[in-house]
Amino acid sequence: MTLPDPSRSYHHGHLRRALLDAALQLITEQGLAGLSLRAVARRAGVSEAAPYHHFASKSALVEALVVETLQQLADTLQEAAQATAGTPLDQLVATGVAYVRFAVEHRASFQILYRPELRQLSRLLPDADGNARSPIDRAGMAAYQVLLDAIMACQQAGVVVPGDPLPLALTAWATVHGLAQLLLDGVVGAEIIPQGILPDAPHLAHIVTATLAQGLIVRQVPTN
Amino acid sequence: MTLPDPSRSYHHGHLRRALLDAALQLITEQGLAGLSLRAVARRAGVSEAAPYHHFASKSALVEALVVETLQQLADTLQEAAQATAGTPLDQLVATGVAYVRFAVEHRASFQILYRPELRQLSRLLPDADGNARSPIDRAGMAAYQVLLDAIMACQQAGVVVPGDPLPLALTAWATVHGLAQLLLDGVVGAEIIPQGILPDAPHLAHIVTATLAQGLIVRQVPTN
DNA sequence: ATGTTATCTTAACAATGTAAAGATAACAGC
DNA sequence: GCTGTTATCTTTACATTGTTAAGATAACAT
Repeated sequence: MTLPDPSRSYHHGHLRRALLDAALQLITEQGLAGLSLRAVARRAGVSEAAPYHHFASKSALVEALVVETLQQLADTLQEAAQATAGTPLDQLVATGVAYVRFAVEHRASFQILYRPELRQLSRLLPDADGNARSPIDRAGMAAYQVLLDAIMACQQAGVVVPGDPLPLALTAWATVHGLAQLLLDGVVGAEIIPQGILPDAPHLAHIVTATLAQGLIVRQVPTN
Repeated sequence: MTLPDPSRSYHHGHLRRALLDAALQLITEQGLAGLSLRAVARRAGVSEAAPYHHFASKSALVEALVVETLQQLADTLQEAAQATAGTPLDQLVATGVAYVRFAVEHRASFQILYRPELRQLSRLLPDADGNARSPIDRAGMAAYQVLLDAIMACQQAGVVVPGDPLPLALTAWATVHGLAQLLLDGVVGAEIIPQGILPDAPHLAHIVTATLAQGLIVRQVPTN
């Protein structure tokens, strides 16, 4: 956080950081389509070709933002899981709610996370057991691991069905991710939301995660 | 399907249709980022400004594609629900699986459905009870209605928990939509998928919808 | 002080979305 | 059949974009 002299000319001092920040600002203000590398440079008060000394391309800048955001997301999920006093199930729900909250509260950053057309060489080494994946993949796995851990903790506590946790984790992730996408894309309007419920993201996230936990079908009393 | 003379010059005859088709082709081949209105025009064998006599802008062309695709999606879901012999729950599952299948089989069309940055004035009349929404919203509601009907049928058959169906529908939609997005964006790689399961979309969709139906938590035998 | 390197600027290129103006065909009414 | 009107398409042009190449300026090591 120690900034080199900010009012200097020619040598900006911390241009890379400034470009990342300016890019996020622009996405926030004008949406993803309004992100132009030249505008980023202008906002940073620098020539329009200057970014190329810090990022190989516009995609590279976006990728750097994606990695940062994924780390932020993993931290947020981790905090939500740990800071919640309660049963492991409460912590699992808190993790899911935190995912949706993160999406709506960091709208701009979240929107770029899963847009493969904005990246270039993600998943370039196809892993093949010995993992040497892209930074994006690694950061994404860290966030996913938090969810997986929360589910396995529930299983060990006996409150979530036993067995392979991966189908459960995939379902849970898909659910909160889908809700986040629907909210961000403005698809979920008043018509689709339960009566009397505002399109309040955390509230909706609670409803959806609770529904997922309970399941859709009626419980059969086992005839033993 | 009666085409005007296709080899004529100057007056294309069915340029609007040809532009829509060419756009879909381009998205299929080069991804969403590779969609340029000029390339669309070139592929249709027409001058680069010709599209503007059929679409007010690039966004308008994409919006037209979105409406078409949503209608196709609604038809597909409807068919899946009706063509499935079995319990209402089977039909509900089939609807969910069909959603994911549609996404991966119509990759190009599906990808543009929920990208607000590619449209311009969706949700321009905010409904306010008397519904006068955009064509996109109307087409989207039709698809959503299929899911909602399937859930309500299950409720009437007593196999799905009673009460307001909207939370259930929202959860189900979020789940299949999230899975579809994760699959299309290439996020769901081998690591995240249950052991021994190929990233086969319908298979994954079955697993996820079954998990959603059953719920995550263990069933408590009521102590009566 | 000097050479090297990192950083930034200027200038240029091709491609894009879009608008304005003109050309050509189809088609109406006479 | 001829003529005016309209729909369709082309040509031309402009501003903006991503990106590269060449040069300018500062920082820094020796």
